Order: sequence, then C-alpha cells, then structure tokens
Amino acid sequence: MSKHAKEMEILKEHLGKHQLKFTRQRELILDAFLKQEHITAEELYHQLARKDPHLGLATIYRTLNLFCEAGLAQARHFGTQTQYDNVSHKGHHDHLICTGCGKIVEFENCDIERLQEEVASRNGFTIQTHRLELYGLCSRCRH
Amino acid sequence: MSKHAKEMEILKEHLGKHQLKFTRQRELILDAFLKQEHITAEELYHQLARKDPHLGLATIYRTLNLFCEAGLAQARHFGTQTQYDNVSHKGHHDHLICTGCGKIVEFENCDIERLQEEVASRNGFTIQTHRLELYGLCSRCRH
DNA sequence: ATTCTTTTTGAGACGGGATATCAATTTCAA
DNA sequence: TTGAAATTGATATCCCGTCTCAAAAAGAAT
Repeated sequence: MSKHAKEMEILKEHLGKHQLKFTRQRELILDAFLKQEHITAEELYHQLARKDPHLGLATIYRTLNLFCEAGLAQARHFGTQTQYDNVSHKGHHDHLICTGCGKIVEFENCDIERLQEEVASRNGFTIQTHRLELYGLCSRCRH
Repeated sequence: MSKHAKEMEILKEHLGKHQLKFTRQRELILDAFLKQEHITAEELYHQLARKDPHLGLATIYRTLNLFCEAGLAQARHFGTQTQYDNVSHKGHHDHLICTGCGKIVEFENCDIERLQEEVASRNGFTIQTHRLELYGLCSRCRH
C-alpha cells in the first residue's frame, strides 16, 4: 500500500470522471512527484530514469499537466522553466522574485495566510491553494 | 520634449551608474513601452517596426530587460510568453478564483500588503508589485 | 480468458520564445 | 577629433514544452 493513498484516490477519481485510464506510469510519476515540494519536469525525468529508463519526457509533461487538472499540482512559470508545485505539501511557501537578476527567495508567513483565509471566507470561498509572488529588486540589483 | 521625462531620467540615472550609454533605440523603446500597461517584446517589436524598420528584436529584449533592472518594468511569465509590465502604471488588485466555475472576485487588502512589505524588506528587497491569487471553491460550487 | 475499442505511451520531430554571437556602428570622455 | 568601450542588428542557436504517430496497454464487453 502506497503512502500516498489519499492523493492516489484523488487521481483515480479524476481519471474516472474523464474516461482516462490508470496506468503504471501515472502511478509511478505521482509517487515520485509527491515526495517533492516542487520540481520541474526535467528533474523528475532524471529522477525516474533510474527506476524506469524508458519513461519518456513527454509522458512526464503530460502527466504533470494532468495532475494540475486533478488539483494535485500547480504550475508556476519562472523565467524559462516551469515549476510544478505539490499542492498537498504542508509548508506552502511563497516567492520573492527579483526582476533584475531573476533571483528567487522563498518565504512563509502565517499572518498573510491567515488574512487570506479571512478575505476568502468573507467572500464565501474555501481556499484550496494560492499563489503569492512579490516582484521587486534585490539589494544587489538596486545599486 | 517627451512626456515621459521622469522615467527617462530614471533610465539615464541607471545608465550612468552602470557605464551604459544613452542611445536613440533606448529612448525610442522607452517612449513606446511607457504608453502601455503591459506588453510583450514581440508586440513592441511590431509596433516600433513602423517608426524604425531596422530595430532588431534582440535589441527590444535587451532593452526591456534593462528596464527591469532600472526598475521601470517588470517581467511576468504567462505560460510560454513574457509580459513586461509598466511599473509606473498603478492600480493594483488581487484575485479570488473559483476552481469550480472560474468565477473571479477582485479584492484589496491593506494588511496583506503591509505584511508583504515587511517580508520584502527583511530580505533586502524593494517591492515593485506583486501577484496574489487565491484558488478555491465559491459558495455555490462547494455544494 | 479473449476480443475489441479507446487511451496512453515513447521517441523523436517540431515550434516558439529568448539569448548568444560577432562584425559594424555609435556613444562619449579625453 | 579621436579612440576605447558599449551597442546594435541579423541571424544562429539554445531550450522548454508540445505534437505526431505507430506500437503498446488498459479495461469493458463478451
């Protein structure tokens, strides 16, 4: 029994609703993906190459996009690359992004999260996830 | 005299500090860029092609990145493309997005903005702008 | 279990956006 | 005016992500 039983269930439910099939690859990729907080398709590809050298890169991309549709992942575009965030991961973190050099600093702030909840409930929403990116200049680029 | 004198001054100051030169192209591109709220390099390229058919696409990219370093622009990655936002153009709001029906509610929250400033300065950043999106289910979709 | 339809996969081709290259040109301080 | 340093433009190149399509796998029906 996988330790990602809950997420696997979510995936299966999504597959069922859309006439999609549960495959060995999808199971494998989900298992590996859930061990990360966030990862790129390329990184995941190399990680999995050890377990299954024939897993195609295109399949990784397709599957990660599937996870996004199922609500298990969230795509984030950083410069040229795309990061896929593990939505179920507890310590959700946000990003400070330097518009000068592209440097990225991760942070967490409970107060902000709490205020987000307030805003959401005031509007009748139940938050599943969020994205917060602060754009500006880091100390080096400002000078 | 250009009506973008203030921004032109910011650019010149940045150029001076970095041993860069003030060129006809940079002036032309800044003028065109500031007329927009946000634009892609490609769009700007086509706009300017009328005024100066020999302006190269590479120059547009280089110059927009320069503007980012000067704090005049801000790059945002949307899917495959990069949008360059005109930082001097204010009027910011955040979004609550329903993952069920796609409904979008705009909101503003000063407390959150204040906390963002705190986080940024703690990391040596000067915020130009930000993006905050809350994803969840609206009251109707939850049932 | 076997058959049959539908979906998925893998390998590589492909496409678009952005950057790198480099000789010719321009800027600007001396 | 001159010359060193930066910039430009045209294009080659890179890289990420998607598309293509024949072969394989899933899973429903029998």
